[in-house]
Amino acid sequence: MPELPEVETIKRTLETKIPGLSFTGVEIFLPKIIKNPAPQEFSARLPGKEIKKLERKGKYLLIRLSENLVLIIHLRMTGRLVYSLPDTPVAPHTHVIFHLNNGCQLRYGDLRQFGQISLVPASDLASFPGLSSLGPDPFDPHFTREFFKRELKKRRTMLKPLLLDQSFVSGLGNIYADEVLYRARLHPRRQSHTLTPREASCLYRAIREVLQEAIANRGTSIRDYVDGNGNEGNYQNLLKVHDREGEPCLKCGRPIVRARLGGRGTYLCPHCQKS
DNA sequence: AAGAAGTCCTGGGCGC
DNA sequence: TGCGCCCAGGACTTCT
Repeated sequence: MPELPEVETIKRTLETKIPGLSFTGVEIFLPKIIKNPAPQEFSARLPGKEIKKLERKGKYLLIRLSENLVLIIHLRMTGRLVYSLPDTPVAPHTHVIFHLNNGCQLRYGDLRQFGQISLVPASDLASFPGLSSLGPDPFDPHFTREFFKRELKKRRTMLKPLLLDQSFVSGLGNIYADEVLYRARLHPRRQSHTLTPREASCLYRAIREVLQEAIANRGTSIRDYVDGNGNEGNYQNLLKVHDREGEPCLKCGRPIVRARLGGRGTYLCPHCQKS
């Protein structure tokens, strides 16, 4: 599941390969992946556009193009974006192939077909659904500890769903929300407005530390994730609670428990994470 | 109006 | 053995 660290890693790997290149064409095998404009217009508009730079906003990957256009890519759960040599066998579930003017390709694959790709004028970014309502990036200078504490008090909901709410803070998904709460020693069901200043600070620090470490380890490959070169990350070996049901807590030795919260599988240590 | 629930999708795992 | 049910989950839509 590409969350912030995975999208950041894809961005960094593609950054060394594709800026300066231009699109020569695009093959769309599954039209519904192209959200807007309509697939036909999408493939008509893209050729000739040069890749200027890559950006990440939350879990969105933005590819800035010439003529003030932006390619917006969201990988959702199983999306992959891999820079490939033309003679590499096409992986199963490849839905879109972007052809580049150096003969190489950018391939979009997505087993569950939830991901979406759009091509919009840069001036439309601010009103683009999802992007426009995005909360601050955890590494944005505006995302200060004081800001976080203020926002936390405004909400009345459980911590886990709150961390997953992209309009609250952008970039966390199911894996890192579990890891963050474990590091902060806070129970996922804890109500956000009941946190003491000390606990809120701890949560703030945990968000940045966990994401930082995950980026340093090139993301988490539990099922599908690979970076822009097709390589797996390493953070799945460093997870402390997620996907570790029944295994001993690294602090207290008691078994990690899997609960269901807000319709999502949630891993925690009930002993170390107090309600 | 904010929060909760339903929706999309497919391969793998499990139960009978 | 083999079929088929159900689950995973990000973010948008719909409901309360």
